[in-house]
Amino acid sequence: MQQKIDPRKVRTRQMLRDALIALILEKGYDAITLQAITDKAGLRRATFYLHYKDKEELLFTILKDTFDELVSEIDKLQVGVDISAAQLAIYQVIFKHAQENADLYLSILTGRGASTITRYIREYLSHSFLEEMCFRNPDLELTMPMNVLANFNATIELNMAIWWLEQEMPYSPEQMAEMCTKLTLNGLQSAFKPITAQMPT
Amino acid sequence: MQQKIDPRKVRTRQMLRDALIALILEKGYDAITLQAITDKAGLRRATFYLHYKDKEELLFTILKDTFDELVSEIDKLQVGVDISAAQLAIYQVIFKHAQENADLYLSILTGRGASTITRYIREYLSHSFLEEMCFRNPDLELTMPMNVLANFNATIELNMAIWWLEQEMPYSPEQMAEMCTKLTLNGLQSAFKPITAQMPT
DNA sequence: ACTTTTATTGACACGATGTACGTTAAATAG
DNA sequence: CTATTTAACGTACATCGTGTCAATAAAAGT
Repeated sequence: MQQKIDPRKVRTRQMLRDALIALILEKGYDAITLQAITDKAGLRRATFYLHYKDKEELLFTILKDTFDELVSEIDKLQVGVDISAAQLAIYQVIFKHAQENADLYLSILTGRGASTITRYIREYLSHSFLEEMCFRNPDLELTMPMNVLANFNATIELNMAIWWLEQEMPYSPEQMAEMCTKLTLNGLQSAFKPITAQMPT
Repeated sequence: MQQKIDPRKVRTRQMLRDALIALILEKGYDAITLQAITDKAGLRRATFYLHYKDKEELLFTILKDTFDELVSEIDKLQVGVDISAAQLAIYQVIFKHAQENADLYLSILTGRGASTITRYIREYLSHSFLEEMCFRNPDLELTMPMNVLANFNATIELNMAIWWLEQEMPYSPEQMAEMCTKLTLNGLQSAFKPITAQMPT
């Protein structure tokens, strides 16, 4: 006997998936209860536990499949060795996909829970950056919006720090500061106008 | 009459703050209930609601004060106009502070809730990057660990997208892809060894 | 038709939330 | 010192979501 999966299992899981997606669009991820999911799917709440631990585990199976599909799409693009062109293609796939599923991702990526905390901190860092920028370099010319730069800067500061902590701090604060400075500054400089001859009065 | 605050109010709030911090270190942010906080503080649960809406609001007041202090520390450093030196100083303050409060930030930044979702996605993107990197450029020389680069790339991809969605997509996917490519690539290239003459066999 | 797997049903105990209200204690004004 | 205001206490109540269980029913595979 080959490991043929019971079609009822597949059907039930698909119903749970559909129910979760529908509810996310209806009322937002955080507000969803298991009761609501199983009601929507026309199943009992106890049934849910036969397949998933909680609504998060259900969501992860959906995300994994979605991302696997996106990756294979990107692989099919078969850009050459041009890194810049490849990166551009990847971003285009990412942002187009995000736009197409905007409601869904808004709900699961920006809801309550701990992400509210990370968002709060990121906005704080971004605001700090803007203030500092407007204070020190009020008439600097840029090739892209300053709020993009502020968020770019805040995102790296916050998330590199989170990652570093998760890895149990394998590098010293100095090493991290150096690496992040290099990575961040070479990126940020691309936002300044090439070179302007600076003349004092 | 000046707006003097009742000392009991100040004392109660301080007790709640201390209790929350202590509990975060003890059992992790997500596992904390209001009952646990007020028990620790030696107060009634109903009292909590006289001051804060929920434990998140309480945490935010603590974070705001902490960050305000950090910012004023950074302001006091008073580095010159050298952007690179200033950025280095800021990162040093950030990572040192994160290290000193590692337990606390690990708890509030990496717990369950929606942040589990963002972490999952970030790890997915990071893993994808590593696979792609090891597959296409197996013998590339780097000036810093590849996992740092992978996380840097994943962080920007994910968080720029989240921010973009939060702002109600003020730019097209193409614009975002362009800006992110510029910002990301100029940063990533700083991790490669200057220039190596490439000779085909 | 028979067997095995899976879903259904209803119920239960548990824990956390938010609120309400009368009482007690503490701080401040006069 | 006394009166008044304000905070915190003590307790209770209704609500909701969770996780689990055991007995029953249904449906697919052979």
